[in-house]
Amino acid sequence: MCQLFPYAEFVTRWLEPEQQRAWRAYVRMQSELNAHLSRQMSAESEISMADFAVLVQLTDTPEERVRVLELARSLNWEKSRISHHVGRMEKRGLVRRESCGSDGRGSFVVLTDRGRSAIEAAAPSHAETVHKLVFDLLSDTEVQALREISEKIFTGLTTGECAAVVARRYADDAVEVVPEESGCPEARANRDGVDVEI
Amino acid sequence: MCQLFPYAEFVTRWLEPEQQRAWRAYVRMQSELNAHLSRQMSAESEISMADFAVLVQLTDTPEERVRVLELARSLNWEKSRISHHVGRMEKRGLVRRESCGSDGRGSFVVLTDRGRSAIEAAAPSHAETVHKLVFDLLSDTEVQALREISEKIFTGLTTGECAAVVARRYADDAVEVVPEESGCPEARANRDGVDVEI
DNA sequence: CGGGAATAGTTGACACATCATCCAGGTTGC
DNA sequence: GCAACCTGGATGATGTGTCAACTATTCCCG
Repeated sequence: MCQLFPYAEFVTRWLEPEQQRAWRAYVRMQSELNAHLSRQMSAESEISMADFAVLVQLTDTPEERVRVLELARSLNWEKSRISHHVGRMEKRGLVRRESCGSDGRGSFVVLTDRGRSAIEAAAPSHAETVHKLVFDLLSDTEVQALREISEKIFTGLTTGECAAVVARRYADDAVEVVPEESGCPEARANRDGVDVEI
Repeated sequence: MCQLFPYAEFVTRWLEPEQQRAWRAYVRMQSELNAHLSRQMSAESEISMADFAVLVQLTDTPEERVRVLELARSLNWEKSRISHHVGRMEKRGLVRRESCGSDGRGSFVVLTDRGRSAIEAAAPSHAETVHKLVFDLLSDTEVQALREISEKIFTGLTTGECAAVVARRYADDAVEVVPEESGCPEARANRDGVDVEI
């Protein structure tokens, strides 16, 4: 928005050749890597990547129980996605819901024994796969570069005008989020893995 | 496989702290970036990222028609995914199927006028978004690093034992793919964009 | 206290991806 | 020339993600 040069909105900025090569390489890599990780996870365990992500959040917590909205926020999923997914996981016995005493609306998602053994079974080979597909191929410098690039892009996504779009995902209806510059990135608690080191 | 030290398969290689930070940053960035790009595409045009990918392949071709399996290969999609997706796109008038004279089994996917105008309408703002979310934030060095890292990982995915898993996706049933070292990465034709520069 | 607004979560409809299966049209070998 | 096989593609069932309502509770403010 707020363009100094009004035509700027109408002149298309195509990608430079070097950018285009980088972009195509990234897009392709990322889609294949995702596919591979999902496939490996499904093949070598009874859970999917999505299940894994949920279970990691649960094992990250001492009490092994997390509020639904807390899950949604830390995974950056829509709350309805969580709800559906937890429903399916519950059917398979990986988690269980418990009502929240202090807040009648809320509910907890609780790790079951089956859930714990499922993630403990899945995590090692997943970690090994990440090593084989990523870190075995990259130098320390490249690992650092990957992190810096990822952080820059991610920060851009959660700042300024982009943040408004992200915020929509947790609201029930389109709350007019004023793009206030004083975004609060510190709200993202940095939780460290306890049991499962991924 | 072929481990020098037999225990290596059973000792879990967890991620080093530095690797873990990089990995979490990457995973998060990539998922948010995908979400953002899809969201922007749906919001500012009548097509999705998947539609866009298909249409790009069609506009990349002089005759604006591509065989279904060719589409599947260049997008790295399953053939049934293409089939379903083309069916939906056909319903919306973005593409049309045509039978292939030379091979009675085959069929072409053909770009319609509606499809062409849809992608022409979507591409500029998509390119602008990619600029804003990615390239405006990265230095030339970082862009180059992103490409090199992506290429390394992607190459790893299409080589050796991983290639077998990929190959499965195009076969009707699990053809026993011998992990021959003489993989043929040159089979991936490098098609350049003509009309749509993404 | 009472009523509107915000919050936590669920639900249903739909779009999409995957898998297994099927089928029609080619290809090969004899 | 025909039987076995292979290939290109379609189809249906199922699991998953998104969006738009909807319900139930809590918060806030008079």
